[in-house]
Amino acid sequence: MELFLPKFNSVFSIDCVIFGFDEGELKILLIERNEDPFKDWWALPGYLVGQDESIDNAAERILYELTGLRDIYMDQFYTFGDVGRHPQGRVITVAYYAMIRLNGTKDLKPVTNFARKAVWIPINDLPKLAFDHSEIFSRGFEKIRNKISYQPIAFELLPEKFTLTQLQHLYEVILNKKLDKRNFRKKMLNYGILKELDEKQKGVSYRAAKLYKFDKRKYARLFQKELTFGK
Amino acid sequence: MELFLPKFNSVFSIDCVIFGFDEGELKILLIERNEDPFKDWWALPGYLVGQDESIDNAAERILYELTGLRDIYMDQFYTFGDVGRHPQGRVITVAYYAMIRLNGTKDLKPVTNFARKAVWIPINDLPKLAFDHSEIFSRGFEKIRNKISYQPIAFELLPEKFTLTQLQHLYEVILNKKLDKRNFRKKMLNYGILKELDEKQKGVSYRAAKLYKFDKRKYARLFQKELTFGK
DNA sequence: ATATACTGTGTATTTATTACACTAAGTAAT
DNA sequence: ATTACTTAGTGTAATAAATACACAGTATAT
Repeated sequence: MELFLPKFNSVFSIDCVIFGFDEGELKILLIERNEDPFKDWWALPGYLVGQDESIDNAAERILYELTGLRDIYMDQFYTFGDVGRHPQGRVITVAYYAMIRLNGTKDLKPVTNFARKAVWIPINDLPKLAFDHSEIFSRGFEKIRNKISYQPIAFELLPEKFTLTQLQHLYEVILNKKLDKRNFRKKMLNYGILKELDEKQKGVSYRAAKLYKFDKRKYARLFQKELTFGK
Repeated sequence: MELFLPKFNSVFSIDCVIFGFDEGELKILLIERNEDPFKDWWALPGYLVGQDESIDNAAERILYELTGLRDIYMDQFYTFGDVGRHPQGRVITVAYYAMIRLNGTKDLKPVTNFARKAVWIPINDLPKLAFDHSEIFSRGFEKIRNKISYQPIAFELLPEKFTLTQLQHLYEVILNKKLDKRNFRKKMLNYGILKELDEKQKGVSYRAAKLYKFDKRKYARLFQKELTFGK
């Protein structure tokens, strides 16, 4: 019965909002486009999806090709489908986000020449972006701002070992407000998902703080049974 | 610069998971398809999006055409894009959900004949569905289950006037667990978004319960400043 | 009058949230 | 070695929210 139906073709894209935290600033990954439309513009890493790849795979591939970043787990957060969003016609885009630690990932090398380069840009200093990418970014930022309020996902942005003060600063940057030091520490330690290390911060010109690690197992256990209503 | 670029064409669809609450049961809207592929199958109300409509508008139009329901506010919740999900080729689908009260909406009349009929089916009694619609439903259900845990959205499902017991039953059905009567009432009344009416339930063979109304304004005020981390 | 079925209510306990300020420890400069 | 500087690290009291738990009251039906 399916044999006589016409085959459909689709053109749609993926765009990625990749957050990183560096030098006390929240940043996202941008590329400089090397092709029309919007040649020479800054844009989110994004491209058309192939006919034979799932959107999740496409997201991984595209991020890799445009930035050189591999094995980044991304979550879909919204699909943008306004009629006029793409100058070449009807192209909807599925937006993904990820939060990653960028210790070794400062040297970004696109592997296609569709992107001239890929760069971390502070979110408070974003240029005008191609297409509706500014709106996509805003929504993505909103997404992590909401999510961090009920799930301690901020660890993904930090180096493996971090101090509580660094963690707090990250929260403050994402939530855009000051937090109380004692209450913040109490709350975080109460989650029971931090491992205190026997190490201290190095290279600071003042008393070094203790380093902590994030305990993935306990985190997983905790946030399975989360989001409950209680009895 | 854009003049010389080829025009793209897209084929993609919208699917709607519309929740209703009736006779103590949570239900969703299904249609019986009258066209290939999956002719004669049960499916979520869904169809292809036109070239010249935004996806939000398409969602409204499609729901209307397939069920006769108008002016239903829906939210996008996920986009499904597995390669093999549509037998005619690559068709991704943007899924929307809504929670509605179905007092006057029991008589559903599709206005195209793509849908033979539209029917409310209890979610515990769903037939096999076309395409990947079972998965889409599951995700949609998960979505409202999560959402209700931090936002009292259940009112949208109830008649305008309802008793606290009815509200509690609805929560219990969505969350799939028993709640404590006194604690539930305390919590709901504490939100301050319920208006106690001077009316009582009618037609019951026992003491009638007070009726309540949902106060939209207070709700809006309350859930603007929600989702905060505190100081 | 009686049985039935659901309504409506309070309190004590535990847990989480908030507000708030000083001393201790290490580094750098002299 | 003293001093100045900068951040680390800590506790408590007050308030608010979540939980556990049981029974008398009221409308209806017979």
